[in-house]
Amino acid sequence: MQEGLSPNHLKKAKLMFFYTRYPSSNMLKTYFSDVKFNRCITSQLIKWFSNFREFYYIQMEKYARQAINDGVTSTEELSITRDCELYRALNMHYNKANDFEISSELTVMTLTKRFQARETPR
DNA sequence: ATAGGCCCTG
DNA sequence: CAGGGCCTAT
Repeated sequence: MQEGLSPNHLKKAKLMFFYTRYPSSNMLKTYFSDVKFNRCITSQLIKWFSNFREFYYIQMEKYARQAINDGVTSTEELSITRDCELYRALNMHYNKANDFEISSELTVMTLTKRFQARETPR
């Protein structure tokens, strides 16, 4: 049981972001079972995910604007691969040490799905 | 009154 | 990422 959040906890949280963008405080308490929770720790973790989302959406929007400038008119025309800028930016930020192995199929599907969800929210 | 979100800053 | 303001829902 540690007092505060360590750099490893941050790394862990970033990897967790691949799975949930809005973890509940109970999920966090379960996932970070080695942390002694209190009001500050909880809100700090919640804040981390808020920051993760902001970075994530900034990258998505940058990618979307670039796609529009490139003449893309539908999501079907988008290709999100391991070597595209969006993938590299997200992987660099959330999976710097490549702790998480991502199959190309899973990557394309996950990112495309999220992209479409973001572009057509309602 | 507290928690959790978003936005904007530094 | 952390801080702080502001808003909503509980």
